[in-house]
Amino acid sequence: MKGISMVEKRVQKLIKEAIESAVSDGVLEIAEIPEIELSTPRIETHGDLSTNIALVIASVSKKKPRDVAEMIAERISSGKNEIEKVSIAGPGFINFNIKKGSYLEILHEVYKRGEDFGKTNFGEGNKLQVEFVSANPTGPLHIGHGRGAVYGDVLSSVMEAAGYDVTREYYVNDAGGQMLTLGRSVYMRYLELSNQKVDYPKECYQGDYIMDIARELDKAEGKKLAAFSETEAIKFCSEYASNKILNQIKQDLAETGIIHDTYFHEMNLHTDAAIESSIRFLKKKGHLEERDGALWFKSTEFGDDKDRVLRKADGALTYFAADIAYHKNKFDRGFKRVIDIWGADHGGYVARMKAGIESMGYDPKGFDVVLIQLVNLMSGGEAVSMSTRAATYETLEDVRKEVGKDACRYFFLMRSHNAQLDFDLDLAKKESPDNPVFYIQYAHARICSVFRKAEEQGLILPESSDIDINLLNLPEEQKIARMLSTLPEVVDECATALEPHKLAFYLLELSRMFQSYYSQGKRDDRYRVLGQERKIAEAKLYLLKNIQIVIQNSLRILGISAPTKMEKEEEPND
RNA sequence: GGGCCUGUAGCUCAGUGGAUAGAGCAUCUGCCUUCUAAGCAGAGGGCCGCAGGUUCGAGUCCUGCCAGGCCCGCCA
Repeated sequence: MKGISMVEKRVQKLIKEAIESAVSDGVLEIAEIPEIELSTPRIETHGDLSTNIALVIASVSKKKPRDVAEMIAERISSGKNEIEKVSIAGPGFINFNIKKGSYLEILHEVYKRGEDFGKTNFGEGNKLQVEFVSANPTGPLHIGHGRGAVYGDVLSSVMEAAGYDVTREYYVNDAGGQMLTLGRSVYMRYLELSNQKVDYPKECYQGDYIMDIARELDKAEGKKLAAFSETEAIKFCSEYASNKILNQIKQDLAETGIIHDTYFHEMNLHTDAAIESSIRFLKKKGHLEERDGALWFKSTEFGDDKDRVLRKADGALTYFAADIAYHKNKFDRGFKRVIDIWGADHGGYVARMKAGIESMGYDPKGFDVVLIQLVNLMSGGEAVSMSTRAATYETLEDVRKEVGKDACRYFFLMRSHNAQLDFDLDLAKKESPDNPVFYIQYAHARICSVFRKAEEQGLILPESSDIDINLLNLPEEQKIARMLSTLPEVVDECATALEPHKLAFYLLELSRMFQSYYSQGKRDDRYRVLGQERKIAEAKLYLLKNIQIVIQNSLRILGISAPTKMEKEEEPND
């Protein structure tokens, strides 16, 4: 299941054979061999790898854990394979010391696969749709949308790396009441511009952008608008404004590095009668009921807390009615899995959506909703206010322009999506190692710098078959090689848990390992890449090349750039 | 009142049921003639919210409390 390194696979096989041999020797009786889990002990004296298999077997076979461990351990040969030493410790753990150099073999695989290293077959090529952002085109994206947007984009990339065929979709709510409110808002501002006294309604959108659109509209289409009736004018304003805003949103997303494959317009569900057709289907199945003049979907039959209205007493369809038709449409398009990314404030909506999907005859197991928790912008150690009412909220655009695209993306991935995020604007802007984005990019730039220096000295990385990896005999080199080997595992973990932040943490940790390794060259010549015997220098360059590949691959998934050089700004002297 | 999320070092946070709970920041102590000191090494700092339970083993799983956030409309 989990992608594990070649070394671990072989150790696993040896353990399995030892257990089988114990069974055939008649000293152990078990129905079937449980999954053999290998873990990395935290403490170095416990070896490189450890398994709890003896503890697991002991609990089902009514034997003492240490006796079971003994039986297994004595049947595992060491010396001829990658195992240096087998030992038993604690309540019955079997610990393995791996031969120096075994982990270095991964370097050839990383190098050979290059950009593809880290990709796995976890998703088996299945079609997956990730729907995210889907903000109504009634105003600019705010910072909360930004978090969902970056999360959705990186999750999509992670799922692609994990072997899914991913479609990124944006659902545009361009039908219904909000669009009329938008149209009315713009129309009111337009009237103000033509010196008409208007009492701007408080349910209308308050942001300055409405006035900007009205001004633009007045200039371009003012004459046309004056001839319309109010109803016509509002409709016209609504369409004009929503197109305008949607284009701004698209541009905003593009500048944040996010491109959706498809935009699905709610309007289509109305025009091609998909909603009516879903309602007919549900009615035939007996899931609907007329009550108080409205049409209700009996979602409680599918585990929801209460029934939900599909058509209001005034005859208008609810957004939920459209959502049912929309999700049916998703599965009809052949997606095996559908993941919706919503703000945490929509949490109460999950049960009814699952009910809707199930009632339409689809398996809700193929459907996941990920709720993204709130973002608090922090500046100078204090929260920046984000009230929509007062229209002082921070937009995604403002934040991205302030801290840059790369920092903006990384900071949204610094926490698990189901925990609230304090976005530290000061830290995100800082060009210093406290800033994890800077630190990671600096690690990458440093590697590039070493390669530039090497080239100046006439040292160029030879074919990988000419590299003697066994010259990498420093403990840190083994550790780094081992860390590199786990990228595919990390990708699978992210994909399983739908938690791309694990990759962000992995990348930071790898960067730290490299920076530490690199810096030891200041004190200890064995750690320097250049100025070594040629063969040793080449081996070390090869290691660096591999680190560079893994950093680049990780950054690519995160959608963050990998600069080859960090330009230092001159510090002003005071 | 009900649902979802969160609670781990002074701060911000990691932590697939495993052994002695980790990192960064902050604090203190060291390290630049040599591949970028925009860096590194080291030290101190913990009833893992509280109380029970399951387990050979719980920060992790279950139950109940406590505290904070979000939600509970024929709004989206």
